[in-house]
Amino acid sequence: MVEMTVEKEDLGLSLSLSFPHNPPNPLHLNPLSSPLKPSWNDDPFTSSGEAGPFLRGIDVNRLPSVVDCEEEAAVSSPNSTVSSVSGKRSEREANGEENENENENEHEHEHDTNRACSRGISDEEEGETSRKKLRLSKDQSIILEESFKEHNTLNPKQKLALAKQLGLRARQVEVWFQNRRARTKLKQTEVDCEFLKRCCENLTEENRRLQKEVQELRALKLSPHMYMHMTPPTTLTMCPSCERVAVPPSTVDAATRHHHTRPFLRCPPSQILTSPWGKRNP
DNA sequence: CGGAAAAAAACTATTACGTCA
DNA sequence: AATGACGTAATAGTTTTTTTC
Repeated sequence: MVEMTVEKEDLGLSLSLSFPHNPPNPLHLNPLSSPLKPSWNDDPFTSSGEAGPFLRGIDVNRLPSVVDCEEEAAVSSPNSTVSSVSGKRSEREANGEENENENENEHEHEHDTNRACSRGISDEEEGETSRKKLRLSKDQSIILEESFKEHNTLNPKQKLALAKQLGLRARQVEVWFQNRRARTKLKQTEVDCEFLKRCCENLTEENRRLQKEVQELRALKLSPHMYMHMTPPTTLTMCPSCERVAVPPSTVDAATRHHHTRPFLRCPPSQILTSPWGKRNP
């Protein structure tokens, strides 16, 4: 049995701060977290016919007979023995979209047999409560990735179409998309953390620099003789009322000015420009 | 319409399997 | 051959969104 795995990079999991494809959303760090659902009116799976350009020799883990029965029992819990007994999901999947489960019991034995065969295990060894994991083939992963790139969620129709195309159960496609969204979100969180860390470091450094500058200015203030003969700092001046360092008005946006001239110093502009959040609502 | 309840969908945490070094 | 790390399919429970009345 040939097992193929896809490298992480191939799965498009590399994220960046610049978000070239996703303009910053004021409310959501991650486009995936948007409550707005994608509109999938055009169905790439149903319209493009049975087998897409990638579909060839799809599932190395399954026997062809499984694919046939998928068309009838397209959707079900992979482990119906367990999930049909407990769990809200099973309850809701017993109705509506995935009500093909009526056929599940008829095919369950076949599924288990095929899964077991794929691992070289007999039916006797296949415990009732054990869950046997299917490794998706490279082609399946590629097609799923392509689909995910287009839309990171699937409506039931598309789910079924994709499942049929891949020779998988709709539930498996659904799970794959769920896990894929989770991976993307995790990756994005890591990127966000890295950004915040860098921002914090920059602020710390700037704070240290400014503290030092304040000390120097105070020292100058204490020696008026020196002070009188010094040219003022080229970029910074001390506010006489609050004794804070101020920036000349010409370099500061009016909205961000202190009550005199000093801006509220935050991350350097370069950092702000590369922020994954862009402008955020209060 | 507006709101409550139910259903559906999506998310999260966790487990367990397969693979590889 | 045994084992631990890692990636990920799968499960269960929770939260959010949509639909229905």
